[in-house]
This record gives sequence, C-alpha cells and structure tokens, in this order.
Amino acid sequence: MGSAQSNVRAISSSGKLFTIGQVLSVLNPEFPDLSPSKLRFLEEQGLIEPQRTPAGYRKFSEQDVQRTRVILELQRDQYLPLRVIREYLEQLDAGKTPNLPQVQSSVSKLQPKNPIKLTKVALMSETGISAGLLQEAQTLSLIAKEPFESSDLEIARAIVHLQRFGISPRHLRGLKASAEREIGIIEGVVAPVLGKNEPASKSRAAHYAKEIENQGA
Amino acid sequence: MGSAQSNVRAISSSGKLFTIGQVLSVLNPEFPDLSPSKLRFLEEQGLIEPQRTPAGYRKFSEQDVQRTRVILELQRDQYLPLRVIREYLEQLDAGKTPNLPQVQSSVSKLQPKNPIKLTKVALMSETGISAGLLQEAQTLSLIAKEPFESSDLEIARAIVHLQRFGISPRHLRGLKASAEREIGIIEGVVAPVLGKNEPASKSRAAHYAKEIENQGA
DNA sequence: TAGCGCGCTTGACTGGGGGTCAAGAGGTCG
DNA sequence: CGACCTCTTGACCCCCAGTCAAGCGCGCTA
Repeated sequence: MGSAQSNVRAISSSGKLFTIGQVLSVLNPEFPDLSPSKLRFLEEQGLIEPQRTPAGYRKFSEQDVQRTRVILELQRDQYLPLRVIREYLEQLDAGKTPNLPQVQSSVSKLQPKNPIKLTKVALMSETGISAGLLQEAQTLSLIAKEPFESSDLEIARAIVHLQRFGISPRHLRGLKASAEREIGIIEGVVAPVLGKNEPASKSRAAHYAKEIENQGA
Repeated sequence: MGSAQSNVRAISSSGKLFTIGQVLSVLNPEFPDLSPSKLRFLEEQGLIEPQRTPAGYRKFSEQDVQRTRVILELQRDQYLPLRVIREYLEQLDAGKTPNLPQVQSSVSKLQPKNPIKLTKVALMSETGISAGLLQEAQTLSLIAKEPFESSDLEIARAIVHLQRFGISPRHLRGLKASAEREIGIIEGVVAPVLGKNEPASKSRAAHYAKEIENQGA
C-alpha cells in the first residue's frame, strides 16, 4: 500500500485520450448496445463533456470513460432516467454527496403487518443465509437466537451481502466491539436530547446493520 | 367486525372493499396524479388484480390498496419501470425474496475530475462552519490544513450537521480512532479484491464522513 | 321508474424518453 | 492518395405510460 502514488496519479490524470471509437471498443464488452450516436447523445444531454480537438473531434479522458461507465450502469442496473443521473452527477461535481434514490419505501409494509417473529427456516429462506454462516453469526452474538425478529433479518441480509466480498462474521466481531463503544459515546451525547423512551439495543444493532449494508454496496 | 360475513364470501381479513373511486380518494393525497384510467392500466399490465362484482365492477381490498401504494412509490421514488415492478411483485407473490435493484454500482470510483482546492473562506462559506469549529476540527486532525479538498468539504458539512445535535468535534475524536482501526480491518479483507490502484486515504475519510452525515439525517 | 353519477370496455391517440439513420462534409493515418 | 473515422443536422422511430371519447350498463335515491 501507498507506494507508486505519483505514478498512479500521472497515469490517470495525464492519461491518453480516446477517440469515440476507442471508447466504444473499451466499453462495448460491458455495454453491447453502446453506439457512437449514444455517446453523442449523452453529451448532448449534458451527461458527459469530452474535450475536443481543434478539428472538433471528441477526446475522452480516462475519467470521461469512467464517468460514462457509471452512467451506463446506473441506467442499466437502477433503471434511472438520464435526467436523474444528470442531476446526480451535477451534485457530485459540485462537491456535494447526494444520495441516489434508495428510499426503501413501504415495501416492507406489504406483508408483515405485525412485529415479525421468524423461524430459522424463514430467516434462511428470506435472506439466503446458510446454516453455517448463521451459526457462526450467532456464536459471535451478531444474531440472536430463535425466534428472530426484523433486526436479525437485516443483520443476516448484511452478512450475506458482505460475504460476497469475502467478509465473514469473524471479521465483523471487532467492528461490533468498537461499534458498541461508539454507541456508548453517542448515547452519552444524545441521551439528554432524546426523551426517556429508550429504544432497545436491538434497534441500534439493526441500525448498524443497515449502515454496514449500505457500505458494502 | 364479522357479522354479515357468511354471504360476503369467506375471503380473508378485513371485509372492506373499495370501488375504484374510493381507492382514488384514499390514494390521491399521496399520489395526486393517480386516475381511474391509471388504475385500470395497472390492472391491464398485470400489476394488480382487484376482484370483480358480478356486474364487472372492480373491488379493491385493503391489500390491493396497499399493493397499489407500493407500486406507485416504487415508480415515483425509484423510477422503476412497471415491467420491473411487476416482476418484483411476482417474485414476492411466489414467496421468494427478490432484490430490487439497489446495486450501488461503481459510482464510488468516480472522482471529481479536477481535485478541487478550497481556501478557508471558501470552505466556511460553503459549509457554514464557524472559524472556531474549524479550528477545533483541525486540532483534532479531523480536517486537514489549507488548501482544503473535497473530502474536507464533506467532513466540514458533517460536522456542522452534527453540531445541531450537540455533537462536537471532541466527541468525534474517539470515533475517528476506532474508525481507523476498522479501516485497517476492512482493508485487510478488501485489498486482495481490489486492483492495485489504491485510492488515497482521503477518500476513505470522505466515505466515513458520508456515513456519519447520513446517520444524522 | 326516472334520473344521475359512477363504472365498464374498446380503440384511437399522445407526449416524453431514448435513441437511430442518412446525407454530406471534413479529418487522419498508413 | 485512398480507406476509414468522425463531425453535424434534421428527420424519423419505437416503446412506455398513460389519456380521451364514445357508447353502454349499474345502482342508488327521491
């Protein structure tokens, strides 16, 4: 870590510039229906702004290509309309940290209308967590015992999610410990502000699970 | 409840059924441009399936209304096309737990095209942070020295934000320490997965700032 | 039992989003 | 120099998500 710093910077910022056709051949594997006209269209819509040669040819920097990739991913995977992507990127360019639509909406209200209690089987099928993983998480007190409730559900989902990146429960144990210390700090600060209806520690755990989940993504 | 049940048909839950117009007046506050034709359209597209009276009038159950609400929220807040919503609901109906698109994509790899540099005055006017607060944050190494860059901008914003809850930089010092320990852990795990183009530690700090900021909101 | 408003269907139409296409003109490179 | 890009512009296209109008049937209530 942390050596060839200047190198990297030089590469990425000096960078060669790509013609529209080169960009195409770079991105076409991931986005087969990218076309020259689409790239021009994206510029026309204010999503990208490649430089121009004196003769008017577009020249895409490395960042332009990366930005284009992001645009296409948002469009393909999140179904975001270009207008929304444009606004998002504009925010980002302005140094803000906007949140794209990830409002979880009231989908959750769709079925469970009561404080849910889940069996092991239900938890497993809901989240796709494996028996072994669940076991491990329970051993480390990341997840409670049956019957599970919604916070366990969220935690389990987060665990499954992180699994994809090779992060397993044992990696999280340390995090949990420090999270708990932090909760102490935060509670100290927040307690006077809140009324006296203390939320159970469960909801805090769920909250952290959510944070971690967002982080993983 | 449960009086004239027998002739109403033993369909589950609350017996109340709504006509299309009633559904409209229920949902119109939240969705002003819901219309009869839109409800019919949603049925036509296979998203909802209200019962019918013998004469062919649509009758919406409580669940139908809730389902409709969810559909409209997904459409409005997540910009999902109806086709995708339909598939999602079908999965859900089939007892599966599909994941709606929330793949965060590689947005994070997007760096501001020109690493912005800010003066103290600029930072203060951008974020509204006071001189004293900034001083304190710098003393605690939460924010770097001039010239500031975009991560400092985000951190400053977060600090101002948290200030409203009575959380001041000195409260954050401990958090920063444990965050740094956690970064170590995470890096250990993640390093093999990532390529070798290490983002500077700045971007990590920015990331945490974002987390904290979201938390406050 | 008439009247009035709500609801039904069908088929034509529309507006916006997201591009494509073709023509004609001008670069670029081996 | 010739083959191949790339440029712009204006017309065109398809799909999605509905709207609209016409013509008819229900159902309440006075």
